[in-house]
Amino acid sequence: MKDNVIGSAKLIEHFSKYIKLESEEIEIIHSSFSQKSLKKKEFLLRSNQICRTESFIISGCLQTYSIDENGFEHTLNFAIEDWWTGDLLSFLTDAPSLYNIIALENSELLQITKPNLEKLYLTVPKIERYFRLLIQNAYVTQQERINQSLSQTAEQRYLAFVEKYPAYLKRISQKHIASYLGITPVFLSMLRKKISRR
Amino acid sequence: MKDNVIGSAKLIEHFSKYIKLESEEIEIIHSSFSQKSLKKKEFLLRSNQICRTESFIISGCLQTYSIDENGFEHTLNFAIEDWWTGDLLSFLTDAPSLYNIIALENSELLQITKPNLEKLYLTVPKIERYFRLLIQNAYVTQQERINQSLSQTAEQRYLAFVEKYPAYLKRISQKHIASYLGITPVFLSMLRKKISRR
DNA sequence: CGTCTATTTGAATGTACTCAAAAGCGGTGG
DNA sequence: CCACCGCTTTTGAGTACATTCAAATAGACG
Repeated sequence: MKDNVIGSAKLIEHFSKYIKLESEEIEIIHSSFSQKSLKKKEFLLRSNQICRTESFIISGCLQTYSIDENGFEHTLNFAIEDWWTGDLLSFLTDAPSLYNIIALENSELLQITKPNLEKLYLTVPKIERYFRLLIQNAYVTQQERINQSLSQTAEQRYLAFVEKYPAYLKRISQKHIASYLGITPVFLSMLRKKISRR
Repeated sequence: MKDNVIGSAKLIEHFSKYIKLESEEIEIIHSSFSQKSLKKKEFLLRSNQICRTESFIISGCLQTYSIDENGFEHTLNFAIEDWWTGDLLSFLTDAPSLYNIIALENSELLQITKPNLEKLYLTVPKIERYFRLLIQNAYVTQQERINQSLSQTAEQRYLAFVEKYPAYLKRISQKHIASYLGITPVFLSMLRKKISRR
């Protein structure tokens, strides 16, 4: 299908930013993934389910969040096109997930199961390098976020978010951004008012 | 030297938890690292320096922390024997580090430079897998921490810390633990009092 | 349009912080 | 080995940042 071809192209393009692939390898990769569509508000994963796939996002936007004992939502991350989503812990250990993953927009994904990924590591060992580099970057980004949550006020964190993810501002509601920053939507609204008065 | 042999053995043992190594490969790994000793309160890295090595800890305990604009310290992580330390972002990009790494105890390290690590990826490709698995675990741990900082109170986070890292409690001062949890030492003291009254 | 959800605004509240001082503990030198 | 000094921890009182609750307004979607 047209979408599939386009989608796979994006995926291969992404791999190619990190490693050089032969056309044979591209074929193998191609055949390791399957495509999935999600409409806005559909769930990719619900808590207590086991995350059976990692998903590359061709288009759309997804949110990973947890729900605390009082029923409040907390956003672990947003993911948009050319990035990955999934619960890595659950995926790796087959443990029930603590998280929900929901589509904030209609989304197109390319998914790979653990057996297929393990096969892929064996048949195309370069993939090992791709994922190492990918997760290194993700690790560094997370560390930066931890540092900010330890050392900055809510206002500074919001301004840093605006700076770092201007694209998200247009696509994601304040309520969700607040839950990413670790504050209430009410308080974010107050901060924005305060900031705009300057 | 005796220490070097013992230390290398620990390192190889650690690799072997993730990958199978031939004696030839062990030799190559061995020759890629150099040993370093730090006395308590010595710095492995200071902010604005470039982190030139990643360090495997044979013995001891180190703390990675940042200093905010008001001069307060914030702990990104503690690292003890059989784990790694270093500033990955600075190491990968040659950017000046935002962080300080200090020995909280006398420590013995095995260090590898970026050129040596890159050589090692080529000569012993399995190492790629080792570091992928290692950083996957680190990523998952960090994600858990982010989730806790978003969804739990300081008291819950402290109790979770006690639960998860009982060994650290005996080795690390409350002041440092507070800076890891994102609270002041004064407030941690109050929490402990409150908890002990139950 | 009408309904539902998100955002804004205001007032009261609580969690965690600051400042200050005392008590405890650990390392060092005489 | 003890005494002292400096740093950590405790305790208390006042404060500030962020929350909760409530209600009004704005915006999105069928």
